[in-house]
Amino acid sequence: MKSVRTRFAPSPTGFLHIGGARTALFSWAFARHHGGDFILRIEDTDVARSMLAAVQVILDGMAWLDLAHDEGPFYQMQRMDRYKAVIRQMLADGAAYHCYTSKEELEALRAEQEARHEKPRYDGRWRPEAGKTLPPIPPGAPPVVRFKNPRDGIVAWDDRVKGRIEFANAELDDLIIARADGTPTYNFCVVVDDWDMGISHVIRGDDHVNNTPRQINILKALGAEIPTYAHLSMILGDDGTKLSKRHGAVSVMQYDEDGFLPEAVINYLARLGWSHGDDELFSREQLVAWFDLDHITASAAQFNTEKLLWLNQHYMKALPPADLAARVESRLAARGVVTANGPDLARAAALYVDRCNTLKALADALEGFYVGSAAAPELLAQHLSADALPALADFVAGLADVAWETPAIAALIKETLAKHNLKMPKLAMPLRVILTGQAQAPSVDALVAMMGRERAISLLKKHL
RNA sequence: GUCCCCUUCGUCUAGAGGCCUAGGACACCGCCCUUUCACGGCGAUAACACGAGUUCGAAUCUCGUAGGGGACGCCA
Repeated sequence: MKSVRTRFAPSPTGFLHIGGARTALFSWAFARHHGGDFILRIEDTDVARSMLAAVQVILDGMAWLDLAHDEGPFYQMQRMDRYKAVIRQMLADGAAYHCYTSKEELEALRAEQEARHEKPRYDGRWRPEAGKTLPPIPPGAPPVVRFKNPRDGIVAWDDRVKGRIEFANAELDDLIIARADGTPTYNFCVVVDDWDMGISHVIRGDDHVNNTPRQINILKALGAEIPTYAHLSMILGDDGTKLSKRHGAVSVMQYDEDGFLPEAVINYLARLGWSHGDDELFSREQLVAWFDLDHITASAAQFNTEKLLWLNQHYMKALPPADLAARVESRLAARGVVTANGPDLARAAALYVDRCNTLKALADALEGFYVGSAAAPELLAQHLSADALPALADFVAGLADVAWETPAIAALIKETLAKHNLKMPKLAMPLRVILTGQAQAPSVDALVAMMGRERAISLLKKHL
């Protein structure tokens, strides 16, 4: 059996957006599943819009998601000679021809067709045909090269996602494969590349469905093998509309910024449009083991940040404490927060991970412990009543020589409460407010334990 | 306008003629746990776009209708 070779072929005109990331993920997972190769190709033939920096951004995004390619990145601009050679050959073979129609003429043609409610397309005025007289060649105007698309019959393929798709050749016009300046165009480069690189499965966005029949026809003209196609439906924003800048996190790196774990994003993206029965949580290894093209949804999927958030917290909770701490630490460090002189970060993070669904939120929650923020006076006034003060004083005194572990501290709290005949909230709430500055916090025993003996005692003494 | 594609709970989806009085997950709601807030546990509400047809039987097959999306570039 032919080896599986997939490719991800972004154009460097911006960042790696979430849809592109999923396309890359599916291509990657499919190749890995079959022990094949995953190739990265940069489609930069549009010199005006391509940016060198964008290539790095795409590479960064893929690195963050840990989607490693086996070959490439190949740059189309560096393959010009090859494309031009193929074009020369096609011209010689009569598979392509020169067209001198100007842009203005094409525009006029389009306008006419639209007025007639027809699909705008080139009318083949320069297409050589037996017994046909071509117009006189206008002077000084370099021609474009057009592919001589078959006039009759149909082009069809069995799309692995959408099933059999057929196009009548009559619907297709003779597309330009080389611009007037001689540079080849996208649809042509793709064909030559997929052919040269031995791509077995083309997995891409379904905005390319309409390009596929054209590409197949060129492939056929070249005598190349037709790869298997799988067209992925698009991803819609949270609000059901097309993904755009106003959705905020369109770049995958924005998710990093916002405190999402790459493993959560991978899991989420994998599940968006692909399924393995009822499984919701799976590792990268399981994804590779299970991934196939038979369980990809044909319909568009709406992005759901809530579910991503849930997954993210799941993966945060699953992280070893030291690992979680390391990730939060770099985030705090970026804010200029030093954690060396505060509570043990791994312990604090473990205590707070249950109430934070992003690293960013966790950093926000923990920051106060290291910058020494004081409790709001109104919260103190609300929770620290005069009748609790003696109990608090007693508790602080007891803290001096209690065994420093959560159960012992819990016992001390109960003892103090009993001695002063108070209910838990009487003591727990002021402790929370004093130690964290907030009324909502983890269990006070764990919280006190986390703070450390000296720090806890000194903080509490300030309020006696 | 033309061509192509899509249509199961609010959202992501399971489902490939009988296993479906349609399953799971997120969200929402309720209850429990509890020392606040979370976490966790349990439970509830909630969907096959519509209409024909094929069949003993259709969410699953066919056709049509409606709605949505995509493509129609010397962009990719």
